[in-house]
Amino acid sequence: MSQRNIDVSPQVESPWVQAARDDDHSVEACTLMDVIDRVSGKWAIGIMVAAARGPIRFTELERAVSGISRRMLTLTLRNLERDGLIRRTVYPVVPPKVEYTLTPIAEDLYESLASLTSWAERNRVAIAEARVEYDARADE
Amino acid sequence: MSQRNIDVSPQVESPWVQAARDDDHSVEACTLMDVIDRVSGKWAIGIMVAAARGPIRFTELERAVSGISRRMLTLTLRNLERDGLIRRTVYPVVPPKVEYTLTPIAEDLYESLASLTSWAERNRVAIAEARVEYDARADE
DNA sequence: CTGCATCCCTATGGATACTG
DNA sequence: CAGTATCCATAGGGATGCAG
Repeated sequence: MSQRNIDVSPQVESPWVQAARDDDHSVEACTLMDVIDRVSGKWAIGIMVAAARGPIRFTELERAVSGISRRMLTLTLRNLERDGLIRRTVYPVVPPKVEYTLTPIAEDLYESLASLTSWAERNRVAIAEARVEYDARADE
Repeated sequence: MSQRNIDVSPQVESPWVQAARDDDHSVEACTLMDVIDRVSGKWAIGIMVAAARGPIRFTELERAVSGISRRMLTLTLRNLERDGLIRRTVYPVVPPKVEYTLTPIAEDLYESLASLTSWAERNRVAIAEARVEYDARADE
């Protein structure tokens, strides 16, 4: 389900600008939401970062992503695998051995995420201050 | 609560690379999670897109962001305001008039989000195919 | 080792009546 | 108009026992 079939105009200067001009918020907003949903949730990012260094096994992930439960690790891995972000390789040995690897598009995704990290770093202070100020006004 | 106080090293090439080198997943992962959390949730992006065109009033937002409830609109606006992404201006008139405007850092944020939109567009097909294939294997 | 099944609890979000 | 307060449904996620 959810195959939206979006036809985006060839040259985009900036999503906001485009949205403002086209009077079509939903297109950009939905595209964005799709990818955000993919990396939101408490664990997806942690898992991808842990897997970025190369093939990693289930139990190693469990240790690398601190605080994750076995259930959530499995669930998140399945979702990532379903979206084609993680490849799961089973070695038919005993005891079982399974390796998880990032796919190329996952690495590409993370490159894109880098600009968000950059934004967060640039504005960390401003955000912290905004919060303090907001809370101060709310508290009294 | 949650004032992490993160000290990030000055020059970052790529989050993955850094994570792989520093053996410190948590820093990048957390920074990323912070900003993701800020724009995740069902409504934040829709509201920001709607507000991108200029000052917008509460009721206008309610109409612009289709499907949102009054409660969630209020809550999401408060969060965005607290993080310094939206400025709330009250005009002391009757009936009340309140305008919401994006702050500069919110516009900057959206510029950064653009690369995610781009990624989603580049890989929409690949993801759809991955899902079909995954579901096919799971179904039988 | 890997990971599914179960139980349970909490946070998120929907609907809507009420107020300054 | 611009919210707040309240009630309720559901999904996300924690803990953990069991199995291939």
